[in-house]
Amino acid sequence: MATLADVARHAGVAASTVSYVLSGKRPVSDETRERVARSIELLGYQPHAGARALASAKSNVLALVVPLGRDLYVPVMMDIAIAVTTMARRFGYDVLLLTNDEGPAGIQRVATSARADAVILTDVGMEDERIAMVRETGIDAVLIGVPADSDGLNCVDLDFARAGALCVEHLAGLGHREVAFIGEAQGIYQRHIGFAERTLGGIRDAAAQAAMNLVHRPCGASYEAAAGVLARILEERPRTTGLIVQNEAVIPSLLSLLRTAGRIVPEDVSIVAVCPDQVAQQTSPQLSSVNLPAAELGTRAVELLMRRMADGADGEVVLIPPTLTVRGSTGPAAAASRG
Amino acid sequence: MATLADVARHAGVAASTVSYVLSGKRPVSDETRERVARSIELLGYQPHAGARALASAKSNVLALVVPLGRDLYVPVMMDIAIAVTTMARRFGYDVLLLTNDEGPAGIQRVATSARADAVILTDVGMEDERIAMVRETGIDAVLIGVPADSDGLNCVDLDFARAGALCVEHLAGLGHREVAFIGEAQGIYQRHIGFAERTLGGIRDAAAQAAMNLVHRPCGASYEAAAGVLARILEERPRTTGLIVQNEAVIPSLLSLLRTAGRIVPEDVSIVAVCPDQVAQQTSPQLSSVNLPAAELGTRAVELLMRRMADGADGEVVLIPPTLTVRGSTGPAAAASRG
DNA sequence: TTGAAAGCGCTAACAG
DNA sequence: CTGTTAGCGCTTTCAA
Repeated sequence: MATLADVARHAGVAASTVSYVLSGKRPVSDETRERVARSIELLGYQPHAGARALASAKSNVLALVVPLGRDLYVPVMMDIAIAVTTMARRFGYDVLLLTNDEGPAGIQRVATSARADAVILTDVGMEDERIAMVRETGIDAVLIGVPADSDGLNCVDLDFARAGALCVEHLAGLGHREVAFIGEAQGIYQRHIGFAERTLGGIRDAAAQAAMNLVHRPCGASYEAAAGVLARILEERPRTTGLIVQNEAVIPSLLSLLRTAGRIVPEDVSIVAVCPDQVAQQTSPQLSSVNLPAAELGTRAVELLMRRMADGADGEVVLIPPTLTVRGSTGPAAAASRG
Repeated sequence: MATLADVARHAGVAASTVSYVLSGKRPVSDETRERVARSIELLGYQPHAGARALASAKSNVLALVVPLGRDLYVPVMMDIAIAVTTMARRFGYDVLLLTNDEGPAGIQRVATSARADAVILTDVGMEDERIAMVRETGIDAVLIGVPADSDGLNCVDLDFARAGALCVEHLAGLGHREVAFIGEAQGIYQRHIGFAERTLGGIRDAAAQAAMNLVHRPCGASYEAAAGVLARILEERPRTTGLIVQNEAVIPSLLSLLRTAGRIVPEDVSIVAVCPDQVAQQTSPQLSSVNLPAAELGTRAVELLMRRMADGADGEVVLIPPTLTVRGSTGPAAAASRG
């Protein structure tokens, strides 16, 4: 590969001049710049990433830490990863993929080896052990999710509490008084993952406010799990007319089960989900839902990170306001009572 | 951060000695090694990745190129990414995530900037334009998928032709003579993605062999698409008793539709899928299926890559033999005919 | 078995 | 506006 020195020689200028036309960090005459540009083009020159990282003390890489398990909704993770990568490129950054089995040590490794300039954490728990490592190493970081103590941290997330409340308010407005919340798998709550706890909190508060009877049922991804949970709900609380669902994996099973049970949606039972719009639009009937804007989370995380690296300001929590779209899966509770 | 020089000073040895205890590339006395190790530990020393890359001309990074779209089954991609990352770490490599919107240019960029030592390509088409770039830059590469001309290339894939054949043979063995293949979205075939074409080929050949009547119907991911495709199959070929499905996203919809239509699985219609075991086990009834071993693909790709980087040998195509697991979704065709 | 020293390719003062 | 030069932290000859 051609080096910067090759380019300098070819263009008849000093190495620093080439460096400066590349970085724009000091003025270069149009003529010189053009000549250098031509040489770069001609020689197919690309700066050596390692050399640059060494000399500038900046790797232009950011690390994205993703969970391994399958208990988090995978397409959301993937969308976040793609969005982060795409947006990072716009700022000249590459993205290093870190799995969570390295744990906090992975963060330490990339931080102290200068492999990455910053990290983006996903799957953030209320008490997340990785945060201590972020603080210790002092590496720039953005969390997708909000821990219990977000002091001084940069966080981006959907306002899940509000999202939950929106679901409740929507159902309450339609006259539903007996509602079940089919949530994420038990493991998610046990790990105190922020979004799950916050959604639950938002739902509970809003339900209390609306004098609505609410039960929360965690639910695994399998058809059997869904069947079990639904059966139990219908048995223990036969007057249930509203379902809030936050486990995207379970949606198809749920719809199928209701159909089999002869419960028509939304005449007999209304469903409102917290999931990506794309998922809500793929079912029949399409689901009334609060959108989970996965790509936006990734995009905003990178934007926030770049802003912070530039201004070095203190932590900031960006909560994206949720929006509920009414589709075909919710209707007045009156209809159900009439039956 | 502590540098190698700091460690050397602290241990009272030359910098080179520290380097050599780290790399093991030349013998170091036990005593010296211990002393250096202690200093490393004490100072929390981590080699600077950029400096190392510069001096050694090796980045210890490999790039993973993933598609952006949602037309490929996302959980499979994610499993591959996780497996690649996990296995790469075992060899001391980090993984850079590249999205396909940079196209071949992305490969060129990481290759010529020495950001990565090798690339792993996914979503490989029969005529994949990225291959030319791999050849041009001479970067080490492994493809997950097999292009039409795999000459000199390292490829890892499930033997999809055989996988398709297995499905046909299973159904044929049960007496099914009228079978429909519900495949990937049209776009996948238009892009000539290898695995889709090979599965189709394997199915067609085996069907001809078995004197089976076969239709191929590409199918999008939405419920409506599934409904349309299924309705058309049942209308045009009412005697259809067997379904082969290769679009995992459509499976829940399909099962739901059949249930609604009063067609019992497997009494009225048998279904065999090509999908991850986990998906097949999550439905009711569980699906007879050929496993799509996503994680294994990733693992094997890294292993093959490491072997190649070590021995520099020529291209090799690793085809993983498929296995079919009989579950509850397939039964004798006789039952259907009786109806 | 170890040390000294010359780069790897680039950036960023410092000079002019 | 441009050139000179001193590193960045590591690997790897070359010497001992």
